Amino acid sequence: MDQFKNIRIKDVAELAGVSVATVDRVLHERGKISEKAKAKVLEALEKTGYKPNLIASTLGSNKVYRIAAMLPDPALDDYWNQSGSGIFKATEEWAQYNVRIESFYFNLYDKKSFKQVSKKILDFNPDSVLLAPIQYHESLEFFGDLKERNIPYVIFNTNIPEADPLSFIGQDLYQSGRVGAEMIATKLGTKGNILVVHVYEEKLNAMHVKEKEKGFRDYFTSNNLTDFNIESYEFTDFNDAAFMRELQDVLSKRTIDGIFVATSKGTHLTAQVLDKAGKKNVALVGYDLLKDNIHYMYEGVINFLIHQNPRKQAVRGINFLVNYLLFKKQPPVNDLFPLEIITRENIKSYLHSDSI
Amino acid sequence: MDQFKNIRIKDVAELAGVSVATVDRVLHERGKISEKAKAKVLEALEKTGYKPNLIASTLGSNKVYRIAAMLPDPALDDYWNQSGSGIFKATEEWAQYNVRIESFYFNLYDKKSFKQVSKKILDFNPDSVLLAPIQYHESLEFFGDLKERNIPYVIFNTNIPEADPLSFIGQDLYQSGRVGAEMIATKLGTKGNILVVHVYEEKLNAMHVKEKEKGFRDYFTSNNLTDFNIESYEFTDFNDAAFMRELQDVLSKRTIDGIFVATSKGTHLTAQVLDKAGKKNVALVGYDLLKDNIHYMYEGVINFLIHQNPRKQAVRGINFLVNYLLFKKQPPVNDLFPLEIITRENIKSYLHSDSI
DNA sequence: TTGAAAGCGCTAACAT
DNA sequence: ATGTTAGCGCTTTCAA
Repeated sequence: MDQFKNIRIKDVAELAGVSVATVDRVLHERGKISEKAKAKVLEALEKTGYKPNLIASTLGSNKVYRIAAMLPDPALDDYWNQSGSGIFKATEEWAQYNVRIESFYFNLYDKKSFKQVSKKILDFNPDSVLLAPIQYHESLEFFGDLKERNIPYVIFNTNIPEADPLSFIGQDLYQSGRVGAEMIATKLGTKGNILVVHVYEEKLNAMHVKEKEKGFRDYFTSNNLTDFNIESYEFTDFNDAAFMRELQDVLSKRTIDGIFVATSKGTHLTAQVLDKAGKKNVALVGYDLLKDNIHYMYEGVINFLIHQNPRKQAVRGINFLVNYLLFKKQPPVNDLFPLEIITRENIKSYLHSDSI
Repeated sequence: MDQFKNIRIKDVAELAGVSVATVDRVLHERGKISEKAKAKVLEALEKTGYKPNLIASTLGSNKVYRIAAMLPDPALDDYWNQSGSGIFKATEEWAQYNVRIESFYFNLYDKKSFKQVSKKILDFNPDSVLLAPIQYHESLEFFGDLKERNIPYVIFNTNIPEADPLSFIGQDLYQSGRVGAEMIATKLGTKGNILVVHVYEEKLNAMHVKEKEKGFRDYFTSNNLTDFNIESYEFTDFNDAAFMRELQDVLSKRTIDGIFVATSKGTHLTAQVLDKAGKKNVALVGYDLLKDNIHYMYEGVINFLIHQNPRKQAVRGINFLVNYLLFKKQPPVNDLFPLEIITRENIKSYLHSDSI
């Protein structure tokens, strides 16, 4: 019976021969403690396998934690809308634990906006920040400011090698490209003409997209699938209609068996072109469970989607931050999500489930 | 500033001109209260918009909740081992919140065992139960007992229409079969000879397996894929070696392009046969990320696995129960997990990620 | 550098 | 029928 009793700070204190305050100090690394006392406490902690009681902890410290979430405006882009919904979920979930989450949106295409918003966040003076570092240089600058102020941050969606965050949450892009290739190859068999389509917006995300393409191409070479012909097309016009016209033009001039698009928006734009051209037999592999993509998958235009799970990424990010703030629980440096394959037959199961 | 302050019971009590105990009594409808006092409290409650602080509530009532988890013995089956590991994770996670989870294992193949174990659970007198209702009739009987005692229960893995649980956690089996068919068809193209293999153990799970097969077959008919020939083979011998011998025999006598197996164990047994026979070119679709299945996927014998996520199911089940007991949060009646498709290229991303 | 003690909001045993 | 009060486990003054 007694073995089931939870170890309290008081128990640890008694074992270590100190007061609860001292134990609390070593647990949270606050105040001054003698090495001797610290050693005794650490030993007692170890011996008892003490686990803090979050409930008592949040109740005791009447502290309110403030987290800033910084991401592209969800109203302007369906992909980011899903991240936003994850933030919202997390906001509600942690409200009872005295965690306040404030969202800050920037314009995806406007570097100035990113800068302005990061200023706002610094003024807000949060205890920690979750952000999608879309703008490379501006992000680095912001990271500098945060570090200076000792504000921990978690990044998601896009990784920046020099970012040095508490944690990065996202996917293995190279492998993601390989999965896309595997799907196309499974569908096409042993040969075919494949187009890797790049839409203008990808310039913002150059590295992101390049990694995926690298994985995509490597799949064919590493599997000796030499009868596939793979070409890349970059559409640089910053305009949906122009992109679609150009793509349509390309498609009318050559035989294409499969298309791989590395972004969620590019996916449904491409699908729209294929749909209008009546080319449902072209194997199309793209990204994410956006409304438009779902539509074109139901329509039989898109064959496979790789799910980047923006919503879950956001939720996970907040969870990492909360656990870090409340318990000093260190999140993994990299949390790479599974590369989920969505098809016509399993798509509903993804939409119904609120699995987060 | 003050407007953000949470209303406490104490505030309500003061406003109503009574004590906190009286407020507590009307909040929880316990003890005796005069109509007059009740009215005053109700009014104050209304006026202040009081929201209880669940955290303080669970801390205050030092109640220990007991949850019984009932599932097939994890030591005897790798699939259930994963469920077991989910229970274990949840046990650790909730220990600090005064939730005690006791596991009860029954023998998958022995109906008597199920009955005995359910008796044990009733003796244990838990606050709630999580169970995998493998044995149909025995389960129904058990549900009756639980209801009689007002013990809420959540079921997972296997659904029973008449169960009427707090929540069912699992997958859409019919759709799961369709996904398997889709994968095989994608791989095979427009025609082929397909075997639906049933291993002996499936008799226990007749409904489970039948649903999957129904979905599997329906996929071909609803897509007018009439050039596929689909045959079912039931191996009724309760013995691994015998099953493999029989299957090998079948394979040697006919041309088989694809095989669908509806259980996790059947999957690696079949893979083993194909591997020994050197038939890696047969498209094999099966279930779950078991150690043996992972091995045969790396070996190139298994093409696709559908992930039922037994571990996550178990974790989710406990979470539902805890939230219900502690916070009176009502779980969804049905929580159907996504039908995750595992391939050679994305399998690692599933193994690495600790996404639960 | 340490410890005692007063909360945090709620529950429940004990008075009255 | 109602109120008082001592916890729950942790945090955080304040004193020593």
